[in-house]
Amino acid sequence: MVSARQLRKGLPPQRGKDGALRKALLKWFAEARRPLPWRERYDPYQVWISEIMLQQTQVETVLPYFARWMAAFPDVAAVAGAPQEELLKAWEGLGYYSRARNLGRAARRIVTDHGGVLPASPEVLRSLPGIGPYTAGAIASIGFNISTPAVDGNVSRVLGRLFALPDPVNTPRGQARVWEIAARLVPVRNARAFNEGLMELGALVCRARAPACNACPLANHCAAYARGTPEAFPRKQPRARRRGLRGVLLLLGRGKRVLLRKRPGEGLWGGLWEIPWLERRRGEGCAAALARLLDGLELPLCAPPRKLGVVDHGLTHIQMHLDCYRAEIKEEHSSARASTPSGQPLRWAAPGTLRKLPLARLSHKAIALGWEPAHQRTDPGGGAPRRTDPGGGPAPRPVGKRGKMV
DNA sequence: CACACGTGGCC
DNA sequence: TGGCCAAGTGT
Repeated sequence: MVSARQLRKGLPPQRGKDGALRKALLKWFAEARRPLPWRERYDPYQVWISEIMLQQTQVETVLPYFARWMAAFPDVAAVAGAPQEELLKAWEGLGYYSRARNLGRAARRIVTDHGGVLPASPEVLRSLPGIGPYTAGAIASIGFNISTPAVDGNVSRVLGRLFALPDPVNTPRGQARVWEIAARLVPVRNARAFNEGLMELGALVCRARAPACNACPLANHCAAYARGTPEAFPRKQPRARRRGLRGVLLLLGRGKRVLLRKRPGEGLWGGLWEIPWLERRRGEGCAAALARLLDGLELPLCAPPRKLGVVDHGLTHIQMHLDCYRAEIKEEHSSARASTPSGQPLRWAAPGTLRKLPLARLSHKAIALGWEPAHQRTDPGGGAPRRTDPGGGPAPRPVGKRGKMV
């Protein structure tokens, strides 16, 4: 983390054009500022949680999660004392679950190393898990009004346009340019309003698509606008195409319960529970993959699995396509086995339990496809799949709204 | 440094 | 409708 002062060293003093730009932005923000919950008191703890939730996530999505989080974990100590599974449950559906795991780790470090109080220094903040250059700058400036830059996607876009930056902003070189400018611009006394204003402008006016240049307080400062091609900026390098993944998923029922498998603590959906699934190997058919999946679970079936349908699930880097099956095992075969041979915990979850455990969206989609016991299904032959998800519990959004269910 | 890491909305 | 976007971090 480089301080604003260090970045500013050797650069011209802040006045002239930069001063006019600052003034125009602050004036606009004072009027256009949305009344968001974490802006009511600028409590550093609330700012921290909001900033983590807002990483790669839009404000509208965050709002309900933020409210529930504050009700469940009102302060740092509450986060530090909560089991990881509770943190993940509160995070369920937000994605990028390492954020929730890191919140727990960081909270415990704040308690042990910082007396339970969030540090104000960007450098110290930066050393906490889950807090990178942006979030450190954001908490220091928004939470404590310390004069330090905070460059997120909005700021990159706004500054990329204002200065018609030639380097792609999603490259290290382009990012360095944006940080330099942000450090030069951030005012000594109004860092909070300035940084928030830059982001607010990016969110409301200087949008990625269809920027509202006619309503922009900085239009007469904007190089991209002057060129008449605001949407040509910021320059960006195309991102890698995501790979496809084909696999099979098995809803294994035993009476009213369904089999869940716990994911490893790191990586994709780390620490969450899921309906067991498997990526197919090259040339491997669904039946063979299913057999391999069952092999790993070591459970005897009553009857061969029935096809339920298909779940498509897109991630940033993977497009998943899973053929979903359902099978039952004998009620008396309680199978005390608590983990797969590879060591992943297993459990038979009744609907009430399912509601309390953190599950990835993918598993909720699969459950929606065929949770009910076969004899209760209206069309066992395979008509329109059911979309009910009795185990979904307080999942904030209904599952499968847009997902292809068949 | 390039890539892993979720999810929902938009056209 | 596939691709892109949204208040990034860790490795």
